Amino acid sequence: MEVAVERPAPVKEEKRADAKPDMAAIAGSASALPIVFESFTSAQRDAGIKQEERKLEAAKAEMGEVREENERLKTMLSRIINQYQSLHTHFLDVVKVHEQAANKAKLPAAAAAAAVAPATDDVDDPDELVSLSLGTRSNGTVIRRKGHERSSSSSAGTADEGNLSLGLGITRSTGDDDKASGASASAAAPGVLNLSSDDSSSADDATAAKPAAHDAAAACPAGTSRKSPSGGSGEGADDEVQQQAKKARVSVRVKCDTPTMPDGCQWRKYGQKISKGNPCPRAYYRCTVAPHCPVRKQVQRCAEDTSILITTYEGQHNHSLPPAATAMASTTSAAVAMLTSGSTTSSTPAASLANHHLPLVAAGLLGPTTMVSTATSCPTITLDLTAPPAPQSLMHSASPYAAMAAGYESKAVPAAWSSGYLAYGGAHPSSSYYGKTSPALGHLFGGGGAMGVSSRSEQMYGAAQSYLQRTSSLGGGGHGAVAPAAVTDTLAKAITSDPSFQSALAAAITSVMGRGGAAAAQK
DNA sequence: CGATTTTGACCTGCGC
DNA sequence: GCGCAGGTCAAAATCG
Repeated sequence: MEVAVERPAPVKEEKRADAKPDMAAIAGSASALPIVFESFTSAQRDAGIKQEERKLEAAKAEMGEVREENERLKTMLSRIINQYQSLHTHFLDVVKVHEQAANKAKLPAAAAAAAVAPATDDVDDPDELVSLSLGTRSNGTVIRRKGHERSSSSSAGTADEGNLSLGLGITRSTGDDDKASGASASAAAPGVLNLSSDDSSSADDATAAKPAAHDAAAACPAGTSRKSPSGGSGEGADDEVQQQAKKARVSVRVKCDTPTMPDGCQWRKYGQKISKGNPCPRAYYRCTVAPHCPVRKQVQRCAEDTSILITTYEGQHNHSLPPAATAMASTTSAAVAMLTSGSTTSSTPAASLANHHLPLVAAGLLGPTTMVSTATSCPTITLDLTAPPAPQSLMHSASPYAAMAAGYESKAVPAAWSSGYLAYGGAHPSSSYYGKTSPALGHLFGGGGAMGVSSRSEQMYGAAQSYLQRTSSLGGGGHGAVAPAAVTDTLAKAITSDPSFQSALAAAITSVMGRGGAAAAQK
């Protein structure tokens, strides 16, 4: 806009400046030259002034637009803050109710646990909660057993709080809440959408834990577990934790033309394989941000639609992530939080279904194709970001999704976009355990619990900001993806001007809180 | 020259 | 026990 106004001016001036000698020659007289020249410069000055005035007007108009935009954003922010405050109040009420319910249930449960305690013969407490935390490596989103701190866990004891970590961290811990709620049926990460996928969900904790550990050791031969096949239980829980950390996966389906989805991390390809049933080879990548980072990802194009890229993340980063990577971390974190919360609190697949998806789908935060599958031994959540969610969703014609469809879909915008919403949407009602806030909820309500649920509402708005940050950072980022600043601007406007952003956010929060309250009341 | 990718070989788990 | 499939290793090739 400015360029269009500004550029013609110097060109004109140059032409006139070039014309000066010719005019002087035509004048023929040395005495006439100053007069002609003077009159010409006067005209030139007038033209210059006009140009300046035009520029000034344009600048003013632009400033006005920016000011309007700013006001709109301010208004929106204040509205969001207001809504957040009211919802936060509601949340605290729900938490109180839940605490009361939990306290009531804790007394008999604790007594029962004390009676059973001597029978716990495994390395790990069979009553331990297997909790997945992706993206929140060090912020303590999982309750740890009192007096049984597993400090050597890679996810524990690190100082860089608040760092988002792309990876799946499985931390085993014992939660009284789970005992109280009968965690038996929940340990096996029951299938959710595909209800028939899980036959083992009915297994109790003690029986489910051991096969899970076995699978973890079996299915993750790479890295340390492979090179140090001590086999014995010397390393004990830590190895188990590491191995199980690799079990849970997050699969992201994105329309993407680039070979890999630019997610902000640095990856090194270490293998490629043709898998059965898909002519497209599957590529294996390893995180190279840190020397010994265990995080891996698999990238494969969809057999049905080669424009769809399926990226599966596995493992837990042992380092802090660049800002550009945190969005994906949030996405996967939220997804795993959904998986996690379902595995720890839902007693039936139906309950899982309801708990997991209804709030999200109702809010339009998740498309109908987002699903959790434990058909294999690895609990995997698939985020299908290739199709717009429900009609009542956030993705309206002016939404970033539309922008993606308009040609920027290959810039990994879907994942980034989802990071904001899913980071919220992944907040599971059942994770309303006070102090065991789900990582996803934590991202919005206080960075995974490190800041507590009383954190500021900016983080809610930060969901959108992280998205923007993501898109902008991608612009200059690796993988050769270039996201023009105009895209960021467009998307920013689309987000901030989209009234459904607020409504969906509010609806989701209300839904999540409401369900959390209901769940608490049931207990 | 170091980092990254390619690619065939190898390892492991699982089903039969 | 055997074969298959998925996953990883590591040497060679390629790239910047």
